[in-house]
Amino acid sequence: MKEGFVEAFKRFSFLTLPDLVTLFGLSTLKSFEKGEIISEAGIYCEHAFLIRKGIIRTYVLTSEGEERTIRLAKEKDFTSCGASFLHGEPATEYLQALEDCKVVAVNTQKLQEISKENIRILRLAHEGIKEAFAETIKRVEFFTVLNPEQRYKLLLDESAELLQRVPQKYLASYLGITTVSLSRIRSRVS
Amino acid sequence: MKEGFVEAFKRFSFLTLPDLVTLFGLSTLKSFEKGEIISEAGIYCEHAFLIRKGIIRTYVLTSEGEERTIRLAKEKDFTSCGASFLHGEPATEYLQALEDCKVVAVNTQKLQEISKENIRILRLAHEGIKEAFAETIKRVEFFTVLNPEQRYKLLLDESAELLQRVPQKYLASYLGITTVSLSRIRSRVS
DNA sequence: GTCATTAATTAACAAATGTTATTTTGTGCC
DNA sequence: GGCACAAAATAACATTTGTTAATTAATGAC
Repeated sequence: MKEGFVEAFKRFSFLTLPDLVTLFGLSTLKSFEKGEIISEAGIYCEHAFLIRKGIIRTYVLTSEGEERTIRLAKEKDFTSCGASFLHGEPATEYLQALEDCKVVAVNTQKLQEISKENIRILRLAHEGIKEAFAETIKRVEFFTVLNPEQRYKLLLDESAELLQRVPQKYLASYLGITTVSLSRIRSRVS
Repeated sequence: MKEGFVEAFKRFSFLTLPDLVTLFGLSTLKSFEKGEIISEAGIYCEHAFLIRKGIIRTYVLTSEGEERTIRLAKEKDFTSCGASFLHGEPATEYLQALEDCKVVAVNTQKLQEISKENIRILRLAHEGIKEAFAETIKRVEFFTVLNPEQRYKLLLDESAELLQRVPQKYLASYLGITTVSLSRIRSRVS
C-alpha cells in the first residue's frame, strides 16, 4: 500500500529500519488534486509534507485580501506551515496543490513526541528544517540583493522548470511584483 | 571566568547540568568591538554566536561590491553564517559587530559531533535553528507582502529599539531600499 | 468544437524608487 | 573646542513599478 514510502526517506541514510517502521506509523500517503487547498490559515496544520510528485504553493493573504506566494515546493522538498510546524500554533499560511500531487504526510505532533526519545528521528526533523531554512535564507538574499528583473533572470537560470510549471500569476508574487510587471520584464528580457 | 555562560543557556530548560558542562567545553565567551568584522565571506565560520550583549549585522556583497544587510541579531538571538552552519562550507556572508558585543561562541563542528550522541544537545541546535528559521520566514513575508513604506512602519512598530540602535545606512538595505529612499519615507511618515 | 471564464499581454498614466550630486548634520579624534 | 570625515537629508531627473483598463490568448467545461 505505501509503496514509495521508503523511497521518500531513502536519502536520510542515518535512519534505521526500525526508524522507518516508526515513521511509517505516523505517516500516510496522500494525494491532492490540482488546485486543491491542502491547508488553511487559522487552522492548525498537523502535517509536514514530503513531496513525491507535484508542486505545492504556500501563500498568505494581504490585509486587502490578495494572495501572495511565499514558497513553491517541488519533488523531494519538505513543506508545511511555519507557525504550526515550528510552534504548534494555527497556520498563518495556505497550502495549495498546483498540480496533482503525491506526498508523504507526516504527523508533526507525533514526530515531535518521538523526537524526544529517538535521536535519529530528531535528526530527520533537524535535516528537514535545515534544508528549508537554507532555501529561505537564499530567498531573503534574493529580495535584498536583486531587483525584480535580476530576480526573474535568476529564476530563469536556476529554476527554469519551475517557471514552466507554475502559472505567472503565482510567479509574480513569488518574485515580489505584479503580474503586469512580470509580463513587462519578460518581454524586456526576451 | 565564564560568568554569564549558564545565563545564556538557561532558557533551554531541557539541558541537564552535564549537558551544560559539555557545552562549556566547546564554547568560549568572546567580546567584539564596535565595527569589528567577526567573520568573512569565503572563510569557514566555525562558530555560532549566542548574543549576550550588542547587535551583530549579517551582510553580503552584491556583484558590484555593495554591502546589503540581510540580518540584524540582538540579545538572546543566535547568529552564524548560513552555509557554514548548515553545510559546513565557507561562508557567503560577513558578520559585523554594530556595537561592543559579548557573545557565547559555540564551536559548531564539535556541536554537530556531540549532537549525534546527545539528544538534548541536538535539541538545542534544533531549537536554535527553529528560532532563526521562524524569523527568516517572517522576513520573506515582509518582502512579499509589504511595500517599502509598510516595511518601515512595521519595523517602527515591532522593532523600535533596533531602529534606534542601528544606523540608517544599514537599515536601508535591511528594508531592501536605498538610504535616499529611506530618508524620504521617514520624512513622509513623520 | 464552442462558449464562458480565466490568464496574460499591452497601453497609458500616476506614484514610487533609483541615481547622482549637493547641502546639512552628526561623530569621532586630536 | 575645532577639524576631518562619515552619515543623513534634500533636490532634480531618469527609470521602474503600480494601477486601471482594454485586448488578446489560453484553458476548461459541456
